[in-house]
Amino acid sequence: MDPHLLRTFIAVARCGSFSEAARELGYTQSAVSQHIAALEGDLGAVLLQRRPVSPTGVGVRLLEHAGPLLLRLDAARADIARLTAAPAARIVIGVSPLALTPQLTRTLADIRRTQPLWDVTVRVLSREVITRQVATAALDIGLVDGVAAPNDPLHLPDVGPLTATAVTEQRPAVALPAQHPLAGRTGLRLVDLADARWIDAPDTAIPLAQLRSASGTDGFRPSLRYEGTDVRGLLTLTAAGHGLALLPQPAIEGIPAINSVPVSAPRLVHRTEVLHSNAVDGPAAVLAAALRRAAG
Amino acid sequence: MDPHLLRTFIAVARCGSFSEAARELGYTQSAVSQHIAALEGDLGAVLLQRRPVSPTGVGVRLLEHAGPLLLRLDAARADIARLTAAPAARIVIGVSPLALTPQLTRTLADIRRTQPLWDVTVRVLSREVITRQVATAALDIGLVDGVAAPNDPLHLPDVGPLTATAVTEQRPAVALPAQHPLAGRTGLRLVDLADARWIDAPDTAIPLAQLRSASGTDGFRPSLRYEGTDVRGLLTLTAAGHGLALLPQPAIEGIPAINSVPVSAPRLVHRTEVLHSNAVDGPAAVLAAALRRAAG
DNA sequence: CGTGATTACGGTTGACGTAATCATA
DNA sequence: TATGATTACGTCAACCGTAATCACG
Repeated sequence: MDPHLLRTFIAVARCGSFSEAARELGYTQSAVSQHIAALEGDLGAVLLQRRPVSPTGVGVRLLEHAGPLLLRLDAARADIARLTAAPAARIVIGVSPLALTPQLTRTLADIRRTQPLWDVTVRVLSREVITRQVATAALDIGLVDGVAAPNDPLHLPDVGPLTATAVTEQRPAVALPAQHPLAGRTGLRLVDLADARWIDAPDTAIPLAQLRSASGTDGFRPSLRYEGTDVRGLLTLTAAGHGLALLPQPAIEGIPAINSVPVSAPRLVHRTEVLHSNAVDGPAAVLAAALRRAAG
Repeated sequence: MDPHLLRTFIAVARCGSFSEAARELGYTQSAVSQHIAALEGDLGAVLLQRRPVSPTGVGVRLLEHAGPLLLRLDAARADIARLTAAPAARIVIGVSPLALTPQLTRTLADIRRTQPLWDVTVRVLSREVITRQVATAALDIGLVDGVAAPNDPLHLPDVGPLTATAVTEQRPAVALPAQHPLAGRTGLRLVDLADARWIDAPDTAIPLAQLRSASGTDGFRPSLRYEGTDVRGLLTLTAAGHGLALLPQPAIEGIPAINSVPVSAPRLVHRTEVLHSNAVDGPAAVLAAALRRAAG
């Protein structure tokens, strides 16, 4: 179970071809074949069907392990490199769409005034990508949002020892078209909306899977899938009646043709957390500390 | 960053000696020295101080990554082996002390009546050990307890794709000596007890760290640390006034000289979850399914 | 000095590439 | 028959052990 073999296995499974994977990895076709043979011999099971190439049952299971495993390995290497390398004055911040709040922009303005030499980039990405890239040092800082019970941390994939601290808490609310029968309410219970039409916008709004686990039901089935990270576009779809979405209340208010109704039960908060490595020095750490401080 | 090198590094750090680690791993002193040199060369940093041997700052950081990494690697290998191997009629169940409820014993009795040939072992262990051993197939099934918000899953360390399902929910309550000033209350807010004397019994009662995160305070400082997995002994200490402990209410009731007062805020549940591999066949899967079914 | 880490060196093993072979659409 | 996976084999590097060396207590 050498990591190299796992890497090859993943590539072959993804490409559906030994030769394609070989090209991608800079190996020969033969080497890839030997890698797979070694893995299969080691584990005592056939991992891939050939012609056409597709993972077997055991192979699928191994894939579930292999990805996170290699991610952690990369994260470890990146974390050590970060400790060793000299801190650069270049900071890349990954932000999930709903984490980009006025409060954050203010803190950012403060930093840029006091530290005009720092080269700061803000990059809007999905939650998963942010977590992965913070772990592997492709990002210096991540700002990730989600819903959770009031005193519970967000449920982020575990990719190693990262620091996560809450910086913003907002009320979660349902975005409804203004003419929706429930649009006039002052509060809504989540379970009452389990059978409504929902838009699944996992990279923009709260993923429906989170609503299912928070409400303890298996409703919230998507009527439309929305890919991308643009909040405005999502709300436009909602206004047109394509389906509801859960967002922090401030993100919904003041949008024409959209009403926001807070979720009254279960008790939930929409929270933004700073995510960064445990490194103690460098601009990234300073900025992360400032974000935490601004949160009080 | 070959896993073998990481394994050696961990052993050396733990033993505080190259030669001792070599003996433990079945290598020569020289091979261990070469392993460490290779790791240090690869990562471009000194990981260990020599004479006496102890990890450097970078080394400590690497250790934080290396343990979970190797655990996941072992878990992956064990999971595949479990898929491949023929299911045995031997089941070992790991149970954390507070997960061993009357309901569980009833389900277990049903199973043993319908399947008298199965060789079932119940082993009481700490939560961490159970999770690790279920992942690495040293246990077939784990039953782990903890507190969480009503619709939130327990926060278990991420060691790979395991199935976790709730089987029991109980009210969490504070165990108080009968003569304690608050012993007559019908409900208590957790924050009001943040400054009380608490016993930290992480393997028996709810770990104080969980109370801190659930209450959002940094109180709940231990006045006494209790190691082991015996509930009765812990309650004896509480009765004698050594400190409080949080347990599921049924576990406290009927104990002499101890009152149980439910936690009224924040809203929490004490939940037991079955933990097992995603394997679909074999006695372990059948038993896990029965446990889930009994939970309704 | 002695214990214990490092370095030098050699044998063996394993990894990858080239090229021939095999199998399937 | 052509594309693409497997097998055979040679080369080279990596790994580990033996043994000599070095360094700290």
